[in-house]
Amino acid sequence: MGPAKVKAREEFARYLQENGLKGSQQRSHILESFLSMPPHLSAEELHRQVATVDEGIGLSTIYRTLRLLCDAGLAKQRHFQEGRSCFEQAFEHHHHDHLICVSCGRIEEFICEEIETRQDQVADQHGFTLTHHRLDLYGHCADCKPE
Amino acid sequence: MGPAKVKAREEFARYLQENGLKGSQQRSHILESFLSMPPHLSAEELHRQVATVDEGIGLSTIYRTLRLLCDAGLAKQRHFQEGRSCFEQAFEHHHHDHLICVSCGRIEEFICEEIETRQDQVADQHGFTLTHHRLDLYGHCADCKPE
DNA sequence: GTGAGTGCAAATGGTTTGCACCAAC
DNA sequence: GTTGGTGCAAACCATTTGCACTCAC
Repeated sequence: MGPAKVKAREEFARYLQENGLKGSQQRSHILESFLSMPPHLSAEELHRQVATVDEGIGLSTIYRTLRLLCDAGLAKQRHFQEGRSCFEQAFEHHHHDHLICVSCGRIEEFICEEIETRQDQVADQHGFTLTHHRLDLYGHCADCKPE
Repeated sequence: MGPAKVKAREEFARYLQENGLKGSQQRSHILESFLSMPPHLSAEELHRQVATVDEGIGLSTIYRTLRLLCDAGLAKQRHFQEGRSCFEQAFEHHHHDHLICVSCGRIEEFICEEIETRQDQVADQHGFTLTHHRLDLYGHCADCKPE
Protein backbone atom coordinates (compact mmCIF):
# COMPACT_ATOMS: atom_id res chain seq x y z
CA MET A 1 0.00 0.00 0.00
CA GLY A 2 1.77 3.10 -1.25
CA PRO A 3 1.95 6.33 0.69
CA ALA A 4 -0.17 7.97 -2.02
CA LYS A 5 -3.17 5.92 -0.97
CA VAL A 6 -2.68 6.71 2.67
CA LYS A 7 -2.56 10.36 1.76
CA ALA A 8 -5.68 9.98 -0.38
CA ARG A 9 -7.61 8.60 2.58
CA GLU A 10 -6.48 11.42 4.79
CA GLU A 11 -7.33 13.92 2.11
CA PHE A 12 -10.84 12.56 1.73
CA ALA A 13 -11.43 12.56 5.49
CA ARG A 14 -10.20 16.13 5.66
CA TYR A 15 -12.45 17.15 2.78
CA LEU A 16 -15.51 15.68 4.47
CA GLN A 17 -14.55 17.27 7.78
CA GLU A 18 -14.04 20.72 6.31
CA ASN A 19 -17.34 20.63 4.46
CA GLY A 20 -19.49 19.38 7.30
CA LEU A 21 -20.06 16.05 5.56
CA LYS A 22 -20.24 12.66 7.19
CA GLY A 23 -18.36 9.47 6.64
CA SER A 24 -20.09 6.15 6.06
CA GLN A 25 -19.31 2.51 5.47
CA GLN A 26 -20.33 2.93 1.85
CA ARG A 27 -17.97 5.85 1.29
CA SER A 28 -15.10 3.88 2.80
CA HIS A 29 -15.80 0.87 0.63
CA ILE A 30 -16.04 2.99 -2.48
CA LEU A 31 -12.82 4.85 -1.73
CA GLU A 32 -10.95 1.62 -1.05
CA SER A 33 -12.16 0.03 -4.26
CA PHE A 34 -11.35 3.18 -6.19
CA LEU A 35 -7.81 3.19 -4.83
CA SER A 36 -7.25 -0.50 -5.53
CA MET A 37 -8.39 -0.43 -9.14
CA PRO A 38 -6.68 0.67 -12.35
CA PRO A 39 -6.39 4.46 -12.61
CA HIS A 40 -9.15 4.78 -15.21
CA LEU A 41 -12.58 3.27 -14.68
CA SER A 42 -16.28 3.74 -15.28
CA ALA A 43 -18.92 4.15 -12.59
CA GLU A 44 -20.27 0.76 -13.62
CA GLU A 45 -16.91 -0.94 -13.18
CA LEU A 46 -16.43 0.64 -9.79
CA HIS A 47 -19.92 -0.45 -8.81
CA ARG A 48 -19.16 -4.05 -9.70
CA GLN A 49 -15.94 -3.98 -7.70
CA VAL A 50 -17.59 -2.42 -4.65
CA ALA A 51 -20.36 -5.01 -4.87
CA THR A 52 -17.84 -7.76 -4.03
CA VAL A 53 -17.50 -6.12 -0.61
CA ASP A 54 -20.92 -4.58 -0.11
CA GLU A 55 -23.71 -6.24 -2.09
CA GLY A 56 -26.47 -3.78 -1.46
CA ILE A 57 -24.75 -0.58 -2.45
CA GLY A 58 -26.64 1.48 -5.00
CA LEU A 59 -25.31 2.84 -8.25
CA SER A 60 -26.50 6.30 -7.24
CA THR A 61 -24.24 6.17 -4.22
CA ILE A 62 -21.34 5.33 -6.51
CA TYR A 63 -22.09 8.39 -8.61
CA ARG A 64 -22.59 10.61 -5.58
CA THR A 65 -19.33 9.49 -4.03
CA LEU A 66 -17.47 9.78 -7.31
CA ARG A 67 -18.60 13.38 -7.53
CA LEU A 68 -17.37 13.89 -3.99
CA LEU A 69 -14.00 12.44 -4.94
CA CYS A 70 -13.81 14.82 -7.88
CA ASP A 71 -14.70 17.77 -5.65
CA ALA A 72 -12.06 16.65 -3.19
CA GLY A 73 -9.50 16.56 -5.98
CA LEU A 74 -8.92 12.82 -5.74
CA ALA A 75 -10.59 11.95 -9.02
CA LYS A 76 -11.07 13.54 -12.40
CA GLN A 77 -13.98 12.96 -14.72
CA ARG A 78 -13.07 12.24 -18.35
CA HIS A 79 -15.11 11.58 -21.46
CA PHE A 80 -13.10 9.36 -23.73
CA GLN A 81 -16.18 7.78 -25.27
CA GLU A 82 -19.41 9.53 -26.05
CA GLY A 83 -22.11 9.05 -23.46
CA ARG A 84 -20.01 7.35 -20.82
CA SER A 85 -17.84 8.91 -18.15
CA CYS A 86 -14.40 7.65 -17.21
CA PHE A 87 -13.07 8.49 -13.77
CA GLU A 88 -9.37 8.85 -13.29
CA GLN A 89 -7.31 8.77 -10.12
CA ALA A 90 -6.11 12.30 -9.65
CA PHE A 91 -4.15 12.28 -6.40
CA GLU A 92 -0.47 12.99 -6.92
CA HIS A 93 -1.08 13.22 -10.62
CA HIS A 94 0.19 16.04 -12.74
CA HIS A 95 -1.34 17.26 -15.95
CA HIS A 96 -1.15 14.81 -18.81
CA ASP A 97 -2.92 13.82 -22.01
CA HIS A 98 -4.11 10.42 -23.18
CA LEU A 99 -3.58 7.71 -25.74
CA ILE A 100 -6.65 5.48 -26.05
CA CYS A 101 -6.63 2.13 -27.82
CA VAL A 102 -9.76 1.86 -29.93
CA SER A 103 -9.54 -1.95 -29.90
CA CYS A 104 -8.98 -2.93 -26.28
CA GLY A 105 -9.69 0.33 -24.48
CA ARG A 106 -6.23 0.53 -22.93
CA ILE A 107 -5.39 4.04 -21.79
CA GLU A 108 -1.87 5.42 -21.56
CA GLU A 109 -0.81 8.82 -20.33
CA PHE A 110 1.75 11.13 -21.79
CA ILE A 111 2.85 14.67 -21.66
CA CYS A 112 4.68 16.57 -24.35
CA GLU A 113 6.00 19.98 -23.38
CA GLU A 114 6.43 20.95 -26.99
CA ILE A 115 2.72 20.44 -27.62
CA GLU A 116 1.77 22.32 -24.46
CA THR A 117 3.88 25.26 -25.57
CA ARG A 118 2.44 25.27 -29.06
CA GLN A 119 -1.08 25.21 -27.70
CA ASP A 120 -0.40 28.37 -25.74
CA GLN A 121 1.06 29.99 -28.84
CA VAL A 122 -1.96 29.06 -30.94
CA ALA A 123 -4.35 30.38 -28.30
CA ASP A 124 -2.36 33.57 -28.13
CA GLN A 125 -2.50 34.09 -31.88
CA HIS A 126 -6.28 33.80 -31.72
CA GLY A 127 -6.61 36.09 -28.72
CA PHE A 128 -7.77 33.30 -26.44
CA THR A 129 -6.86 32.85 -22.81
CA LEU A 130 -6.86 29.13 -22.17
CA THR A 131 -8.65 27.64 -19.20
CA HIS A 132 -8.07 24.01 -20.07
CA HIS A 133 -7.67 21.70 -23.01
CA ARG A 134 -8.28 18.21 -24.11
CA LEU A 135 -5.94 16.15 -26.23
CA ASP A 136 -6.87 12.54 -26.84
CA LEU A 137 -5.02 10.38 -29.33
CA TYR A 138 -6.93 7.35 -30.57
CA GLY A 139 -5.40 4.39 -32.29
CA HIS A 140 -4.31 0.78 -31.99
CA CYS A 141 -1.89 -0.08 -29.20
CA ALA A 142 1.11 -2.36 -29.65
CA ASP A 143 -0.91 -5.45 -28.63
CA CYS A 144 -3.79 -4.66 -30.97
CA LYS A 145 -1.85 -3.85 -34.11
CA PRO A 146 -3.41 -5.49 -37.15
CA GLU A 147 -0.88 -8.34 -37.72
CA MET B 1 -23.62 31.47 -53.31
CA GLY B 2 -20.13 30.01 -53.36
CA PRO B 3 -19.08 27.15 -55.60
CA ALA B 4 -18.49 25.05 -52.49
CA LYS B 5 -22.23 24.98 -51.81
CA VAL B 6 -23.06 24.07 -55.37
CA LYS B 7 -20.59 21.24 -55.11
CA ALA B 8 -22.08 20.17 -51.79
CA ARG B 9 -25.52 19.85 -53.36
CA GLU B 10 -24.16 17.81 -56.24
CA GLU B 11 -22.23 15.65 -53.82
CA PHE B 12 -25.33 14.95 -51.75
CA ALA B 13 -27.40 14.09 -54.82
CA ARG B 14 -24.65 11.78 -55.99
CA TYR B 15 -24.44 10.12 -52.58
CA LEU B 16 -28.18 9.43 -52.52
CA GLN B 17 -28.08 8.19 -56.09
CA GLU B 18 -25.21 5.80 -55.50
CA ASN B 19 -26.79 4.34 -52.41
CA GLY B 20 -30.25 3.83 -53.82
CA LEU B 21 -31.71 6.51 -51.57
CA LYS B 22 -34.40 9.00 -52.44
CA GLY B 23 -34.55 12.73 -52.35
CA SER B 24 -37.32 14.62 -50.62
CA GLN B 25 -38.48 18.13 -49.95
CA GLN B 26 -37.39 17.74 -46.34
CA ARG B 27 -33.88 16.70 -47.29
CA SER B 28 -33.56 19.65 -49.63
CA HIS B 29 -34.73 22.08 -46.98
CA ILE B 30 -32.38 20.64 -44.40
CA LEU B 31 -29.40 20.74 -46.75
CA GLU B 32 -30.12 24.34 -47.74
CA SER B 33 -30.41 25.45 -44.14
CA PHE B 34 -27.29 23.55 -43.21
CA LEU B 35 -25.35 25.27 -45.98
CA SER B 36 -26.63 28.72 -45.10
CA MET B 37 -25.83 28.56 -41.41
CA PRO B 38 -22.59 29.04 -39.47
CA PRO B 39 -20.22 26.09 -39.88
CA HIS B 40 -20.87 24.69 -36.41
CA LEU B 41 -24.37 24.02 -35.15
CA SER B 42 -26.51 21.72 -33.04
CA ALA B 43 -29.37 19.58 -34.32
CA GLU B 44 -31.71 21.80 -32.35
CA GLU B 45 -30.41 24.97 -34.00
CA LEU B 46 -30.71 23.44 -37.43
CA HIS B 47 -34.23 22.32 -36.61
CA ARG B 48 -35.24 25.84 -35.66
CA GLN B 49 -33.77 27.23 -38.86
CA VAL B 50 -35.45 24.62 -41.05
CA ALA B 51 -38.74 25.29 -39.28
CA THR B 52 -38.80 28.81 -40.76
CA VAL B 53 -39.18 27.15 -44.16
CA ASP B 54 -41.02 23.95 -43.31
CA GLU B 55 -43.04 24.09 -40.10
CA GLY B 56 -43.95 20.49 -39.78
CA ILE B 57 -40.55 18.91 -40.12
CA GLY B 58 -39.69 16.53 -37.31
CA LEU B 59 -36.57 16.59 -35.19
CA SER B 60 -35.97 12.94 -36.02
CA THR B 61 -35.75 13.84 -39.67
CA ILE B 62 -33.12 16.43 -38.81
CA TYR B 63 -31.08 13.79 -37.03
CA ARG B 64 -31.56 11.25 -39.79
CA THR B 65 -30.51 13.72 -42.46
CA LEU B 66 -27.59 14.95 -40.41
CA ARG B 67 -26.36 11.38 -40.22
CA LEU B 68 -26.74 11.12 -43.97
CA LEU B 69 -24.73 14.29 -44.42
CA CYS B 70 -22.00 12.82 -42.23
CA ASP B 71 -22.01 9.60 -44.22
CA ALA B 72 -21.81 11.60 -47.42
CA GLY B 73 -18.79 13.45 -46.07
CA LEU B 74 -20.53 16.83 -46.01
CA ALA B 75 -20.73 17.10 -42.22
CA LYS B 76 -18.74 16.00 -39.25
CA GLN B 77 -20.12 15.24 -35.83
CA ARG B 78 -18.23 16.83 -32.94
CA HIS B 79 -18.68 16.69 -29.18
CA PHE B 80 -17.41 19.95 -27.75
CA GLN B 81 -19.78 19.81 -24.81
CA GLU B 82 -20.80 16.70 -22.92
CA GLY B 83 -24.16 15.32 -23.92
CA ARG B 84 -24.74 17.47 -26.97
CA SER B 85 -23.54 17.00 -30.51
CA CYS B 86 -22.19 19.75 -32.69
CA PHE B 87 -22.30 19.31 -36.45
CA GLU B 88 -19.65 20.94 -38.56
CA GLN B 89 -19.61 21.69 -42.26
CA ALA B 90 -17.06 19.33 -43.71
CA PHE B 91 -17.12 19.94 -47.46
CA GLU B 92 -13.87 21.39 -48.72
CA HIS B 93 -12.54 21.37 -45.21
CA HIS B 94 -9.18 20.00 -44.28
CA HIS B 95 -8.19 18.59 -40.95
CA HIS B 96 -8.11 21.12 -38.15
CA ASP B 97 -8.48 21.42 -34.40
CA HIS B 98 -10.63 23.79 -32.38
CA LEU B 99 -10.56 26.68 -29.97
CA ILE B 100 -13.80 26.96 -28.01
CA CYS B 101 -14.80 30.01 -26.00
CA VAL B 102 -16.23 28.86 -22.69
CA SER B 103 -18.13 32.14 -22.31
CA CYS B 104 -19.87 32.77 -25.63
CA GLY B 105 -19.44 29.41 -27.36
CA ARG B 106 -17.55 30.87 -30.29
CA ILE B 107 -15.58 28.24 -32.15
CA GLU B 108 -12.41 28.94 -34.10
CA GLU B 109 -10.38 26.49 -36.12
CA PHE B 110 -6.65 26.13 -36.30
CA ILE B 111 -4.03 23.73 -37.39
CA CYS B 112 -0.50 23.51 -36.10
CA GLU B 113 1.82 21.21 -38.03
CA GLU B 114 4.26 21.12 -35.16
CA ILE B 115 1.58 19.67 -32.87
CA GLU B 116 0.52 17.15 -35.50
CA THR B 117 4.08 15.96 -35.87
CA ARG B 118 4.62 15.69 -32.14
CA GLN B 119 1.43 13.66 -31.77
CA ASP B 120 2.76 11.11 -34.24
CA GLN B 121 6.04 10.97 -32.36
CA VAL B 122 4.29 10.44 -29.03
CA ALA B 123 2.12 7.69 -30.49
CA ASP B 124 5.17 6.06 -31.96
CA GLN B 125 7.01 6.08 -28.65
CA HIS B 126 4.07 4.28 -27.07
CA GLY B 127 3.73 1.77 -29.87
CA PHE B 128 0.39 3.18 -31.00
CA THR B 129 -0.81 3.51 -34.57
CA LEU B 130 -3.09 6.55 -34.62
CA THR B 131 -6.49 6.45 -36.25
CA HIS B 132 -7.61 9.91 -35.23
CA HIS B 133 -7.26 12.45 -32.49
CA ARG B 134 -9.08 15.20 -30.75
CA LEU B 135 -7.54 18.45 -29.66
CA ASP B 136 -9.87 21.05 -28.19
CA LEU B 137 -8.57 24.18 -26.51
CA TYR B 138 -11.01 25.85 -24.15
CA GLY B 139 -10.71 29.39 -22.91
CA HIS B 140 -11.99 32.95 -23.16
CA CYS B 141 -11.95 34.55 -26.57
CA ALA B 142 -10.80 38.11 -27.20
CA ASP B 143 -14.35 39.48 -26.78
CA CYS B 144 -14.96 37.61 -23.54
CA LYS B 145 -11.74 38.41 -21.74
CA PRO B 146 -12.43 39.40 -18.12
CA GLU B 147 -11.55 43.12 -18.45
C1' DG C 1 -46.83 0.03 -56.91
C1' DT C 2 -42.97 -0.62 -54.09
C1' DG C 3 -39.50 0.59 -51.08
C1' DA C 4 -37.69 4.43 -48.86
C1' DG C 5 -38.85 8.72 -46.02
C1' DT C 6 -41.56 11.00 -42.53
C1' DG C 7 -43.82 12.40 -38.08
C1' DC C 8 -45.11 10.98 -33.92
C1' DA C 9 -44.72 8.76 -29.71
C1' DA C 10 -42.24 5.68 -27.14
C1' DA C 11 -37.76 3.73 -26.04
C1' DT C 12 -32.88 4.24 -24.85
C1' DG C 13 -29.11 4.59 -21.53
C1' DG C 14 -25.89 6.83 -18.63
C1' DT C 15 -26.60 9.83 -15.01
C1' DT C 16 -29.37 12.53 -11.62
C1' DT C 17 -32.98 13.36 -8.35
C1' DG C 18 -37.18 12.99 -5.01
C1' DC C 19 -38.42 10.77 -1.19
C1' DA C 20 -38.93 7.91 2.86
C1' DC C 21 -35.93 5.67 5.79
C1' DC C 22 -31.37 5.03 8.15
C1' DA C 23 -27.14 6.17 10.32
C1' DA C 24 -23.15 9.25 11.74
C1' DC C 25 -22.04 12.94 14.48
C1' DG D 1 -31.95 14.08 17.89
C1' DT D 2 -30.62 16.54 13.97
C1' DT D 3 -28.64 16.52 9.54
C1' DG D 4 -26.64 14.31 6.06
C1' DG D 5 -26.46 9.56 3.56
C1' DT D 6 -28.63 5.75 1.23
C1' DG D 7 -31.51 2.76 -1.86
C1' DC D 8 -35.06 2.66 -4.84
C1' DA D 9 -37.82 4.17 -8.46
C1' DA D 10 -38.82 7.76 -11.32
C1' DA D 11 -37.01 11.62 -13.93
C1' DC D 12 -33.67 13.63 -17.32
C1' DC D 13 -32.49 14.65 -21.94
C1' DA D 14 -30.24 14.33 -26.34
C1' DT D 15 -30.73 10.98 -29.58
C1' DT D 16 -32.76 6.75 -31.70
C1' DT D 17 -36.29 3.68 -33.08
C1' DG D 18 -40.97 1.28 -34.16
C1' DC D 19 -44.79 1.94 -36.69
C1' DA D 20 -48.40 3.37 -39.72
C1' DC D 21 -48.71 6.42 -43.31
C1' DT D 22 -46.96 9.07 -47.40
C1' DC D 23 -44.21 10.12 -51.21
C1' DA D 24 -40.46 9.71 -54.73
C1' DC D 25 -38.99 6.86 -58.21
